[in-house]
Amino acid sequence: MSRTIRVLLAEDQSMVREALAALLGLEDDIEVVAQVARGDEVLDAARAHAVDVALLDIEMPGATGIEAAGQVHRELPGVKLVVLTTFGRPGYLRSAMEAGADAFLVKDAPAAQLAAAVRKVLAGERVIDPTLAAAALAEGANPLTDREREVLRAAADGATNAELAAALHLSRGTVRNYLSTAIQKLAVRNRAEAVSIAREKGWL
Amino acid sequence: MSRTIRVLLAEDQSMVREALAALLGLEDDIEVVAQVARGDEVLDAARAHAVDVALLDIEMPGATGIEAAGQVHRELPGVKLVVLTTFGRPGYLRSAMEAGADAFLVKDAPAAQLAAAVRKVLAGERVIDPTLAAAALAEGANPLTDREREVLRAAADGATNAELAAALHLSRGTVRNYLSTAIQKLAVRNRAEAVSIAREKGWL
DNA sequence: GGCACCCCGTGACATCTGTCATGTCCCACC
DNA sequence: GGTGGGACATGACAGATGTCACGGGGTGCC
Repeated sequence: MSRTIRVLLAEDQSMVREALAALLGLEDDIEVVAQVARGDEVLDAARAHAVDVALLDIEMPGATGIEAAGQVHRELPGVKLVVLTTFGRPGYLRSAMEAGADAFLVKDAPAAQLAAAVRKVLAGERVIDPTLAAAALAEGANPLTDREREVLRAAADGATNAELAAALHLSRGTVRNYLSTAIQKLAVRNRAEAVSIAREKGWL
Repeated sequence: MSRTIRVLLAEDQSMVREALAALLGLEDDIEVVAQVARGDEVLDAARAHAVDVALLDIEMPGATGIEAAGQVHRELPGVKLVVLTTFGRPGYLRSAMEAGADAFLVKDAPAAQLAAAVRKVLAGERVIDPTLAAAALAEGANPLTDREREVLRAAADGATNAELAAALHLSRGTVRNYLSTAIQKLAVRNRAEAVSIAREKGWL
């Protein structure tokens, strides 16, 4: 019998984080040795506590779980990465895997899968919801360029073209062109719909 | 010493729900006797399991936790109601209290407050985050009329005026007028911003 | 070197949005 | 019975938005 698995838990909502810790605490072979509430605290904590597995929520202040996964993957390649998220957005899955994640779980899944995933990634397996994987493959990659994404993201809360132009140091016309191409690529009819679709797919 | 407190847990994300159950299971005087994932299953489950306290998430399929709270409050007035939510939107707090909730907790709060709130509501106390209560009082009630809210909600994912008119059986002009008044009431400059603000305040 | 693709810009044009004035109908309240 | 307010509508108008055609510059690939 080997020693217990040392887990880091990163999730911004205290109640959920501590509840997940309680859940994992019921397992004999798993120990939650560190908890953080921000994406930009993950790397330091992972190093300081010599963790085996990092469990990362995507939606966090400071840095997203995906960004944090990338950092840990580069700096501490021995640490296994489990990305946990509310939304099963195919785009999220894709970027999580590109960032070096070993497992991708949605919070909709039964709780038992959490401990199971921790054990599996440590055994070298990859854990991905098959339905989600199929969806990610079916819809292909994010068609938007960096700039288009940036403009769309900035437009998400209702800024006008002039405000966008000022904020991004572009001309009004360029902003309109980016939004126009984004609208065409997403096959919708206006920026609001484009934001809505991009968000849903995890492309934003 | 009295018998254990019988709790119903309503939350759509299995992993979070089971984790919260694990957390409450650590308390000697609390027993989670029922779990549901949909708002429209709350009332039946509360009746069937003779629960003392119902713990309700707001964002759920079928019916929101607030709607479910209203049903339980009317049908089973003896059941105490704790509303639990991701977003500390003042508008949510207001409508939860109007629906008869005894406690309002945000998932950002420390996990210990959950069990504490369950015990307090059973003792007849009301539990509300003071900061949130102040915010709710400071910003006043939802200024939008039913129709304005309806139109704004329908416009949220980027539908055009013509589509809104068709969907809501109104004329294009009327839709524009509703959106226009909503925009003025929220003191913003376009519909997208209005959606963004209304959502943030829990008015949508 | 040619080619594709992204970045950034302009100007013209049609359409969509948001505002305003104005009106009717119905309901609630005093 | 008057007054207010919400629901619904129209028409006119300015300004914002989306499309299109057209440029230039840069990078990377064959």
